[in-house]
Amino acid sequence: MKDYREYTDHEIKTFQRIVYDYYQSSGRDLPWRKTHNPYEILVSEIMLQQTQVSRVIEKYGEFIKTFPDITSLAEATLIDVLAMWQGLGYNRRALSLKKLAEIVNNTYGGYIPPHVSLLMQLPGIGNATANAICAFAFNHPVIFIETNVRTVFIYHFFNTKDTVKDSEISPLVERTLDYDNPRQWYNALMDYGVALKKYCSNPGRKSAHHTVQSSFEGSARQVRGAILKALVIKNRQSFNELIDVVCYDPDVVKKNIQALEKEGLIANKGRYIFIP
DNA sequence: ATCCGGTGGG
DNA sequence: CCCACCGGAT
Repeated sequence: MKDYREYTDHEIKTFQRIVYDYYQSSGRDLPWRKTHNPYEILVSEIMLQQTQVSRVIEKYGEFIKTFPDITSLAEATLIDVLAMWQGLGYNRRALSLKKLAEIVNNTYGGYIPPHVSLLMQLPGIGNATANAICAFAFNHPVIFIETNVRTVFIYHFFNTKDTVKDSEISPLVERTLDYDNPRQWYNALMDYGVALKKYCSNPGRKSAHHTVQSSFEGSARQVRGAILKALVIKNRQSFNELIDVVCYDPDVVKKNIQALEKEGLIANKGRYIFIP
């Protein structure tokens, strides 16, 4: 396998051409690409964590309409945010997003900080999302690796290897980056990565960071989702009411209520359980 | 039944 | 490092 320094400028240019040609002919026109508003980009990136584009598209417009800026989200109730989140999964992201809005409102005057290190200090934002925001909202030339980017680089540069670490991909991402327009380049990489997965079985599986989830059926995720969904429909419920609606083993429901309470997604006062 | 995917707590 | 967290599509 070649070191990134061994590729000629011509080879790098050819790679960029392939990616941009694909983007020009078949790039996706996504709602969050119509804006450069950092808040709107941030919301899309949180939604896109572990969640497919098709599902995010359905929810995104309505969410932005309901919470058009940081302040409106900071001032919203958690239950209104969770109601809007139904169908996206991983409800703790909604809680993080609301907390993030409060922090940005109170400590950054409502402005999303345009730096990876500051973004990563906010709840629900890790390395990938911080870099995505810098690239897509601020057009910064960050070195950014997520699943679609991995797919592209593994397919083109590591075809004969069976496991690839991000530390091996990173220098190539840096070498091939379009420094004149990082935003456009990363959009193109993502779309091309998605296309590659469709016609060869996901090259990203060869990533050292690829993981497989335990099954959803019968999992705590399923129970948590059901509890939150029931409370979004009717917010104050007794434990017994909740058992009836949720339809799982009471001990399992109780355990999950306690876990949700610990995370701050629900509260338990007197004999009632509710979203705070 | 299997696939897809970032963050953060332990 | 390892594992838990959602849900819809296929």
